Amino acid sequence: MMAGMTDDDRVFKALADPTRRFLLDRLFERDGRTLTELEAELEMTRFGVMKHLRVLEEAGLVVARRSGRAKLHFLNPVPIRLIHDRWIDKYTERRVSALAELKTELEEEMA
Amino acid sequence: MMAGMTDDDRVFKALADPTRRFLLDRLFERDGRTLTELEAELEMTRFGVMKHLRVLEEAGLVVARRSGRAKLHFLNPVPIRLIHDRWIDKYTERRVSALAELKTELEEEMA
DNA sequence: ATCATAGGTGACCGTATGGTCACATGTCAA
DNA sequence: TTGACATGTGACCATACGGTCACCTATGAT
Repeated sequence: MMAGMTDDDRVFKALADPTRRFLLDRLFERDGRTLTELEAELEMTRFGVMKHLRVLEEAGLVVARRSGRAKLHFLNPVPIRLIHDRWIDKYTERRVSALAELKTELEEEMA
Repeated sequence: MMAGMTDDDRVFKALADPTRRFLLDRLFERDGRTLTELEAELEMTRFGVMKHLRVLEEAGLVVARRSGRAKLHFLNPVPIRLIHDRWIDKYTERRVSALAELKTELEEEMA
């Protein structure tokens, strides 16, 4: 556990690394994966992946549960929503989400 | 401009620093501030603040416009919404946002 | 023109961060 | 109980990042 770090500090630092975002993507696709399962999808040693999962857990973005010798990992989206609510108020939410969807659609048309 | 960095890389890295989040908070409160104005609220030299604003700009979280010798800074919330949409789908959005609001309310009661 | 104001650049330094490895613990199956 | 499997710890190294400074450019007021 790191000292002098607030909750949101941990969340944003956790999201700052592309490997950790990739892990969240995999768990968003399907929950309950083990370390070894996740490791198989990355060009990295088990130790690197383990460190990343720990950071995600300490940020509350991932919750884990043991099952025998395996450890199952689940995505917790609440901290993500809190980021949203920090800089997007109820009044602008509709307009901004429409813009975001438009951007996504345009990029899909390009590809 | 940093090499080998994707758009979302820039956004998440930009959000990873507490000073930069503080700057976004100030701009969320009131748009169109200048560098010197923002510097006055921070215990840091102008150069540090300038670097941070540059990172936010390159991430698209802040857009700036010149006005005479001043440079006005504005918050752009679209990248924030895109983060939200990446890990929270339409079906779970209602439930998650309710949980997030509950958490905020509970913390406000504590204080 | 002069001077103060507002913003900008490049180099520099200490520390935090990502990644690996040697080694260790706990669990299931035969 | 032997061995293979799944996860865990601490030390270590290279690099990225936050912050400062000496120096520079441009705009506005008098």
